[in-house]
Amino acid sequence: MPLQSAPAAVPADTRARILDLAEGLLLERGFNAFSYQHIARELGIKPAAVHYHYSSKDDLGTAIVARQLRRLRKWRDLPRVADLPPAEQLEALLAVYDSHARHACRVCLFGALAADFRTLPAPMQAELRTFNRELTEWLAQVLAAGRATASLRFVGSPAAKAAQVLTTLAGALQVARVHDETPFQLIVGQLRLELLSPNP
Amino acid sequence: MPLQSAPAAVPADTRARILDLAEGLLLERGFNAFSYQHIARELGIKPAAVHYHYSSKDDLGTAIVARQLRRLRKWRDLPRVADLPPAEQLEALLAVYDSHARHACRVCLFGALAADFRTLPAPMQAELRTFNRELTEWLAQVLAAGRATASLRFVGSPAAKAAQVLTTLAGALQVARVHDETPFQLIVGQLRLELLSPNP
DNA sequence: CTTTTTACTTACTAACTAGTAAGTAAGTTG
DNA sequence: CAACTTACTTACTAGTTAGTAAGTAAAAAG
Repeated sequence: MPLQSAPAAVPADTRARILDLAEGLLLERGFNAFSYQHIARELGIKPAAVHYHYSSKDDLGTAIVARQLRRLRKWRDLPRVADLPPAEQLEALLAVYDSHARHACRVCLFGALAADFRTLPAPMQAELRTFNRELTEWLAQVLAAGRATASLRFVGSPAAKAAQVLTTLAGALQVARVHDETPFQLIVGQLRLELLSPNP
Repeated sequence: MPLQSAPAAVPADTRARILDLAEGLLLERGFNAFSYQHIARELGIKPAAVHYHYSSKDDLGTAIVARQLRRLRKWRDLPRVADLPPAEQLEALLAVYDSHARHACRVCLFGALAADFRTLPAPMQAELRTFNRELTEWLAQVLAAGRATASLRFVGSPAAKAAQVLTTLAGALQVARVHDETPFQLIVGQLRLELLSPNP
């Protein structure tokens, strides 16, 4: 590191720190509301250094979504998630959204990008579609298994219910941002009431 | 109109045309993805002329939300809506969202602004909160009345169910944008199935 | 010990951003 | 007919945007 001795904190991998920071800015402010300057200033480097790691904002945005997709696949296949009974798999999913709500009222990736979707670079659009499709397919399978074992209750097809639940969760995080955390808890409470209630 | 004779089409009120166009851009691209130049170019005027009508983008944005709030109140109080039985009031609401989905996959006002919410001017934030609050209160009352007359079915409090349904509808329009109209219809179909199904 | 690679900085461009000030043509009002 | 108002245009500022090209210090590789 030129012209500067290492401070107390670890400098970490700049490339990773850029990605983390950009992801945070994306989830807290939206894709068209942050710039290379924001990232550079926060990291104490120059905007050109950000271009060195991610040559364009399109690249950076695509990297964010691609990493989230990798994380989703990893999480889904984790033994401590994959081996759970369906009702607890659903609870694990709700816990992820809950942690977003508690962490600075971050919205989910989908909710952050949907409104600006048409202004996004094509590769980013493609990754986001895959992300949403895989998550929906996973939940549909969880819901189907849960209904088969009578631990989850719903009418209609698992695919439609999965799409509905995920859409509700994405929207609930947006409501939390506009108001506060309480409507989010209200909505998630309603979802639990409907899906997890004991047999009538 | 200097230097130009009126063309075949009506020039209309420029101020209203700016508001319409800005609203369209907002719902199709997001607040941080359109500029005075976009509006000016489309209307065949100069950006400064847009500033003449709406002195700042904050003003323009606030005017869009304020108008939507006025429209909501007007729609809600319309005899052909207010005098309907609850189940048909719900259908009328669904029809509004459906028309958004069919009209260039526009998202709703809430869905367009939630992600970028923190970057919005304070008056716009306030108007959007009011908009969402009034819509939720209206739906909660519709749901309560519908359950009382056994034409709508749901568990839990009307307030929680109203928040959940509106959140789902906002999210469903976003999914329509990212994929296509079919998941929107799937989700709305699921909502109808749950709320309007005949007594078991 | 020299060469190459890594991770930047400095300095720059071209385009776009919101916003302002001054001017002007046409229509309205007294 | 004169003064004023409306609805603009032209010309501008100051700041920000993504992105590039050239240079450089330090570390790694041969």
